[in-house]
Amino acid sequence: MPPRKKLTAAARRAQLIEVGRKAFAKKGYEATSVEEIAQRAKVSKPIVYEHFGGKEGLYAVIVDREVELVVALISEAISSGSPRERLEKAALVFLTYVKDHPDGFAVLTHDAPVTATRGNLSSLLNDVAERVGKVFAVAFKQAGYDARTAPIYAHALVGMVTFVGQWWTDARKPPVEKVASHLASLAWMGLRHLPKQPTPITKRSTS
Amino acid sequence: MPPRKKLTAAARRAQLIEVGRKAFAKKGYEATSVEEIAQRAKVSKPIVYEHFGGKEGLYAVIVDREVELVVALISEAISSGSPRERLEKAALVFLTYVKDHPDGFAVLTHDAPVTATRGNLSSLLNDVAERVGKVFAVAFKQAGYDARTAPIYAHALVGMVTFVGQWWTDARKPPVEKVASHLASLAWMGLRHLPKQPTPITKRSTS
DNA sequence: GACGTAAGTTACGCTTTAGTAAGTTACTAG
DNA sequence: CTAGTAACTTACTAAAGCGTAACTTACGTC
Repeated sequence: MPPRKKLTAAARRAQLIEVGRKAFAKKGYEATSVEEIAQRAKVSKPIVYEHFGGKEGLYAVIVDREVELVVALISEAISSGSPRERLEKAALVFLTYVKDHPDGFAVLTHDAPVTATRGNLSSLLNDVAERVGKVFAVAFKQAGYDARTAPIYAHALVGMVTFVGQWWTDARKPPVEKVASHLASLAWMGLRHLPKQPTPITKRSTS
Repeated sequence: MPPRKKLTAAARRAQLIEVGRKAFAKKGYEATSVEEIAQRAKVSKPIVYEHFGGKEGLYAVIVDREVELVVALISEAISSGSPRERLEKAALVFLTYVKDHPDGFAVLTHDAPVTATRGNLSSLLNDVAERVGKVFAVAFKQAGYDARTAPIYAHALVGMVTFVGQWWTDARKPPVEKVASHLASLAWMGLRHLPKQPTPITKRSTS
């Protein structure tokens, strides 16, 4: 079979999503043109419109997929275990996501179209932080702390992980497990009582 | 004197910077048009070009001012005191900045123009984190910790403060001093050893 | 009150880009 | 081989937006 010239609708759709993700990841929504995406997919512009109705349609699909993915990963990670385990697993899972899906992550960090009400990384993380905050509020109340301060800690933790993830994107620094472990140590023990060698939640063969 | 129709060059320039900051804060660089800015300033488009040479010129001036301001504030905050005091002061100063200059902060959070090499909030914060990381590396070495892990902690702390700042923008939650104090507590003691009532670095008359 | 100049406007050219209408090509089933 | 159709292209419209050339108006000054 000589190289195909026409793809099935499903295959083309999938390809456009991939290409679009790369493009939006690089320049953000506004600075990326439909023409550009079409060219990279070696296809003409109307194809994009046939599949997604327009620029925002494609963007929406791409962002939605990433959001669903991240939410699923985080939800799974914090579904069980001790508080500390949950935090470490969440950090691990998020960092792994950033590592394995750099384009998707980049798309989320860029500005969303002005018309969109949601879809930013900020809004996603705020949702996560809010959920964590509610859990904290309960725990704080039981322990005799001021429950109104819970959101501060929740957002601090989410911000911590996120920003490390962003930094971690650029340069291939230490392995994810180590980083996640350090983050968990910081959150749990503070700088004052850092262990010399943080104990990873998952034992690895790396010494 | 009846209401003026013409402003001096300096006054108009200042006004355009203010108006531009608000506009860029709302929709980001790409989605904001020069026409729009001119209209809001009740002036015609060429005025903007006279003063700043173009859209990017105006944007560059606005961002530069904000970056300089933040850098100056943070530098001052971490110039002296114990490590913990420095962290708390830095958090306090940053949160205060976010509170007092919401538009400037918003501009920094949006995407920079594609042509720009720097000017993002990310790059600014990465610089800060890198500086902190170097200080940490020295301290880690002295204390017998792995100095290569220092950047993790540095970035974690910066991310912590930043994300809380972002969250704090929307809703007027607890006073800055409290928030900064909680952040410092978290960083120093960890969730495991949180004090019931964090002691603010600056004694206030509030209770 | 005339006049020089800083400040400002109108009206345009040109490029980019979102979106569409109408026609064309490659694959596939009989 | 032939037809039907799903996939695709060419060629366009309309609008938005950056930037500029040429002209006008208000203000201070003698």
